[in-house]
Amino acid sequence: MAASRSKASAEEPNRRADIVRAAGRLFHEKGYSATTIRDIAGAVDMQSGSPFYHFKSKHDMLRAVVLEGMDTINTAVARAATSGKSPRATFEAMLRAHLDQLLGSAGRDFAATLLHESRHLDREAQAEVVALKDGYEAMWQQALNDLKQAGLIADDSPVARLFLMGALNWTVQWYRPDGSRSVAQIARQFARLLIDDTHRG
Amino acid sequence: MAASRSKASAEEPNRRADIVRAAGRLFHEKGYSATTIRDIAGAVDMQSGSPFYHFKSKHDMLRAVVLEGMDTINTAVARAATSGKSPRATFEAMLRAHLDQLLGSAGRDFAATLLHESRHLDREAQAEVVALKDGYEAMWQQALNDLKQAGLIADDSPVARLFLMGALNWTVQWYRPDGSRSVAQIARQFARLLIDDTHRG
DNA sequence: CCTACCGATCGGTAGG
DNA sequence: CCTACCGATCGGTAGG
Repeated sequence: MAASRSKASAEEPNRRADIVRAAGRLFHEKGYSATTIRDIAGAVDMQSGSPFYHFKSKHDMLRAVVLEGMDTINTAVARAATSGKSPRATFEAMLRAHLDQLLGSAGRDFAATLLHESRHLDREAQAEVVALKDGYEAMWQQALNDLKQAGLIADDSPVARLFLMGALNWTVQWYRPDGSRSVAQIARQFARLLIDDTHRG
Repeated sequence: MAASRSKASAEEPNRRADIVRAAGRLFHEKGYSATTIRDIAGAVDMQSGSPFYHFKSKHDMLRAVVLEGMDTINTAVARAATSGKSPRATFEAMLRAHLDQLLGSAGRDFAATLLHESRHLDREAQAEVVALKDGYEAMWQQALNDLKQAGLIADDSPVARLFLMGALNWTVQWYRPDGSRSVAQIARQFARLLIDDTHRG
């Protein structure tokens, strides 16, 4: 989907990807509406009209950022979900994968833009994102079902899933990379909050 | 703070309050940056320059909306927190109060703007909000401490509190007034997710 | 990808 | 609270 130009070799830099990355950072920092084309162009040393050589509109840039966020978090969590470990270990690996994408330097701008700026997408792109999100949430629903089956949680209802997604996604608001807690620690603590140890064994 | 004009009687409508309400709704729907002064003025049947008779800037309108949101949720939850019931009943009453403000028609525009648009405040107003929020979160921390003391939860750490606040605040993203679950039902289910019944008695 | 530019719209103000 | 307006800035485009 991102490859309209064939054979982009490694030595010639991919300006389109540069724009997506800069847009993601700015959309995250200032929000979509408060970010101007001139901000984005300046961040990649272009003139203000030049981004439109790569994207047909500002909305199209947002779409690229949001889909990138959806894709990377989806891939990371899907890998954790199919790692073939115990329900509890699988669950914790999924928590870690989700939080890594959300809070880590590699993906946080995309993920945060996905979470907070999707409403500015046009109707068509919004439907695209909703479809992907439904698949993503189904993975989590399955993980909760497995935990319940294993007797590790009492409630695997959709509300329980939304409860968890909220707790996870809200970390964006308070997590600080230079803080006292690592992402892995937070993932472990979140797992403990949901899985009551007295249920084990 | 909102009363610069004295003795606003009931029969003469308070246009300032009208503007705050309209601004709240629009900031919630479209976001602060995407909302124009002309949107707000039009929503209360004014000309585009007139809101500046009541507010010195658009940022000042945002400040009024956000402080209104902070104040109402703070008041509602504080009342629940001091109702003198058992830790568990108090906790559930606090959950209900928070969700009522967040999801109910009376306060949701203010609360949602507080949650999502506060970053657009100037530095000064932002500090104001942070101070109020610290006090608000302290109430929740106390509630968790009480639950732990009563043996109803295993973890009353700050991360547990943030976990809860995230789950609560994320309801804005998925709750639908015409959906199958009432706010009271969601509050009860959230309480059950955190308070393991096997701990009781 | 740059130059040069357009029409539209923005937050805000003077003067009443 | 309206009228009339300002300077700045916006997303986007034509033509190269």
